[in-house]
Amino acid sequence: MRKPRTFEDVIAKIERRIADDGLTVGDRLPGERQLAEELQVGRSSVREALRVLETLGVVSSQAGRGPDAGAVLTSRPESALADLLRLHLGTASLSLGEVIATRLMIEQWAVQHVDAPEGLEIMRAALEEMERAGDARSFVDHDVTFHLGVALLSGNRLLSATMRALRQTIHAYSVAAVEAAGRTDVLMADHWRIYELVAARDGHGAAQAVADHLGHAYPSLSVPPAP
Amino acid sequence: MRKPRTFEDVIAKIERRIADDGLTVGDRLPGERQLAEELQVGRSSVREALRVLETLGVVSSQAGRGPDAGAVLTSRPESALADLLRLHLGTASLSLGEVIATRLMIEQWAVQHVDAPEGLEIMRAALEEMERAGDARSFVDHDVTFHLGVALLSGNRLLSATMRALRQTIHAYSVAAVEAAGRTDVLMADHWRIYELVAARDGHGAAQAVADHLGHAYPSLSVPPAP
DNA sequence: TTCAAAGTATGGTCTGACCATAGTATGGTC
DNA sequence: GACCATACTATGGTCAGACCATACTTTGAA
Repeated sequence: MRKPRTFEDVIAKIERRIADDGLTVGDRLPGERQLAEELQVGRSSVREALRVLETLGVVSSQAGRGPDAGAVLTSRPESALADLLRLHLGTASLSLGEVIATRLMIEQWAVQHVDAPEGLEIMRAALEEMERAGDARSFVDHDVTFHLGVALLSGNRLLSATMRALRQTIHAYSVAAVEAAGRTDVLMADHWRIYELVAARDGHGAAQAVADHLGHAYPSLSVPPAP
Repeated sequence: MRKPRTFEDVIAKIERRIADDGLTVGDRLPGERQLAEELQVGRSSVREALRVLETLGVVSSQAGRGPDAGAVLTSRPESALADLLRLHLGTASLSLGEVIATRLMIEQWAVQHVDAPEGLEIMRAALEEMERAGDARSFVDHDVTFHLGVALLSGNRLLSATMRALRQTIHAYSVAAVEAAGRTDVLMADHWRIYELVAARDGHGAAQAVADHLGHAYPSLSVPPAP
């Protein structure tokens, strides 16, 4: 058992303070200097602890003065997830195929476990924007919104955050794929089909439509269909 | 657009160095002092960058001398994911129900997309250990191994890492649930059924068995069955 | 009343020092 | 020559203090 480092103690104590005081998103933590004095540690240890918490999307730091300054509690799990995926793709301890399979899993689950139908409105609005999109980049931007709407259907914030991170990670790849295809009519038809099947509450059909769509969008990756 | 902070530049440069030099797990980064001089920044900025990378499970720092000392590239996405889940559960921006639904999703996907049958051996070994377990804690430990084996079936490292993180997050809750139940016969029967259906390559049946099992394990949470 | 300037609390960064850790080199002892 | 205790040293871990950048707050003059 290794001796915990000072900044790890600080993390634990901040975490504890959050739990004990019932702090929630928007609440402020004491300043770095004050925390250092309260916990009897150096300011650098406090800073490293805050850096970790910031990386994990729990706090957000802001210089200056006033109500918005200092370390404020937030909830940004998706940025942490996106960083995680990007870095592990970089070190080849994760492959694009694994990321896309995960995406398929989430979307199939979401259309079969609709718990927040307001995702449908987002999907609908995104579809209309996609029809109007002039270039691949703009098309993909609204495509991302559409699929985020799909994830939102689940009503599960963990899945929504993961979907955001996944799309952010493969964004450049998606744009390149659309540009290489040179056409969006097949993809648009896929999207409309998904939307309509979800609207009709045909979870099984929508799951199949999602699988078909990802097969079209990433033809080079063999996406296994559900049995 | 905010000005990037120094340590963020350092992260980007380290990331770039990893990509350019084709560094992979086990390779070493230069020391903190050397990196600081090379990048013309203070050592504290280098340290904050390394702290972030360590949080994300990409590097691991070790004091002392020799081949294992310094910042070494690793691949621990699960610890980052576990920290992420724990902290966001703490700030109530995530609920236990969402975590468990995600777990159900992964296990159902894995048993329906078996790509690495060696997970079966792990499941089998874990089952035998569970039979011999004397207390709830030991039972849950091998239960975790069993379900990790399930995730491994998918052959998707992202799903395996997520499962590890999920189980770590709900570990205390699982132990309490088993202790409260006071019996493990129902759970054992569930596990054997899952194992046998997977071994028989009955993905659909196994998915149903997984849903039934989670319903037994977490009776207080309404786990929606697949349609 | 308005607005520009000074004040100030906050994070961001650097420097230099010292401690803790754990291989490595040295040299004595058998 | 083999072995082991000691000193050495490169590495991360921590602290203190200084200074800069930022952005709100206060002050005071027009």
